[in-house]
Amino acid sequence: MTIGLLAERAGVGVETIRFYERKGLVDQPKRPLGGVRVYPEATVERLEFVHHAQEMGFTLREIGELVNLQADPSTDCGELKSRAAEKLAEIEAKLVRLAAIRKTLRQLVDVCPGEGDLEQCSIVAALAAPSDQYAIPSYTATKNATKNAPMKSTQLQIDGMHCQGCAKIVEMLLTAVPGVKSASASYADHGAKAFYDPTTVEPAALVAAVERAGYQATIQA
Amino acid sequence: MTIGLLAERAGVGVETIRFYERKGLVDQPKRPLGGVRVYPEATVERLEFVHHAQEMGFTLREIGELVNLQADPSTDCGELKSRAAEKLAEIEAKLVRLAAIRKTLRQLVDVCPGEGDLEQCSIVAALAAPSDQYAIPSYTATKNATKNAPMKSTQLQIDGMHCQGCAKIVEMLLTAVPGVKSASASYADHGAKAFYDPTTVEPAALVAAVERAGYQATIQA
DNA sequence: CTTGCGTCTGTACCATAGTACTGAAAGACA
DNA sequence: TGTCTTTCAGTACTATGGTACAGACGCAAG
Repeated sequence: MTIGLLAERAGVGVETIRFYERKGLVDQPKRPLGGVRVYPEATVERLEFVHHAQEMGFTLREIGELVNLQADPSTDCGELKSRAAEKLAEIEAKLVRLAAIRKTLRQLVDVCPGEGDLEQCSIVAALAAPSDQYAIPSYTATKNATKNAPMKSTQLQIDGMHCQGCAKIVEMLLTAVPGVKSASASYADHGAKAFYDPTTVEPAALVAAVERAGYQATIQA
Repeated sequence: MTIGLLAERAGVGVETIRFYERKGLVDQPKRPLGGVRVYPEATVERLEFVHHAQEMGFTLREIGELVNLQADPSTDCGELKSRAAEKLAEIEAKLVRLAAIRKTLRQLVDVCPGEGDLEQCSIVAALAAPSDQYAIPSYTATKNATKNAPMKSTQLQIDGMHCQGCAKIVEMLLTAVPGVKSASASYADHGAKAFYDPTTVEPAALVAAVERAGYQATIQA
């Protein structure tokens, strides 16, 4: 099978295959006559593997690592599983971020009257606003509270979290309390920590917010 | 205000500002002494606008268009609104796609034993499979028409539940919506069902209630 | 014998969002 | 006066996932 045929079979471009070869995603084929690449049947499957992995959100670099893992006979299945789990966590983080964006954007669209002067437009106002009341949790989920107000932090013990996703929910619940600047929760530690303005937030309000969702919260310090 | 000071005030790099200027995101400032850029106070706000818009998922090109719209006095607020609505639709499309990826990835991780030979690894099998039986499995909604009362039931697909505890939370969130008589959620089915009075509850309100807690909800008809 | 197709290597290019660097000019400070 | 910092213009470079093209080679049909 020459490169043109392979490209047609796999539904990709010829240049793409050579590009993948450079990236180590496709094995270098034998080249008997005049240096022309001759591929085995299995390469079609390899290209499909790459395509599926791309659909799952893996980058080409990561797919290259997956391919190398597969080629190594000493690789345990658990290694693959942990790669998939990592990617899953990454996807979840993106989902959380996008859901927050959607929420804000929806608010913006709902509130805007849709006609009239730009001076009155709530969208312009919101985007130009110096405060980050519309702020979106960042990709790495680290929200820095550099407000001049004296912030306080409280550690909570949280019971009832079943997974890392529950921890994320607890984080969001805490962050949603007015006056709370940032919050983090850990499934492993059965705990959460909130940074907030003590003049507007009572620690009991944090407990109440978490418990409304069915978790048990206890103030630790 | 020179460029270094502006960069510090806005929390961006000096090069970034010059880059934005080339892209038309920042107005060309006056340059009285020796060609040095001297910025008015308003440019800080402009940079914040750019930053906020980026957080909303707008690309720099789109932000440039927003900036031009703002500068044009004949622009109607509705134009801005439609841009925001477009972006919202885009974000929702991304969410749908990521939710599908998450679903498949979660299945892959759940099914994989996590140890043993690669030959038996379900992840390898799934990614190498020529058909995409693992890609985006369709959820078969259980249609149920309750006709005996003024009550209505709606089936929701819920993405983002990690455990049975998450399902309980979803139940509570749905039950808490005024007008909802009862609700059930199943982690295994990635779904939830609510019984409610259609004269007081809109199905969209159910979706909103669930999504406020960070899950993705879709009405199943 | 010439055209045309497929292939080869190597490099340049698209968008995205910047970052880094070069070499020159100018102001501030000791 | 010498050094330090800032600024300038312009270009190159990062990562991502390819696409496109130049110029050369081989093979086959007309």
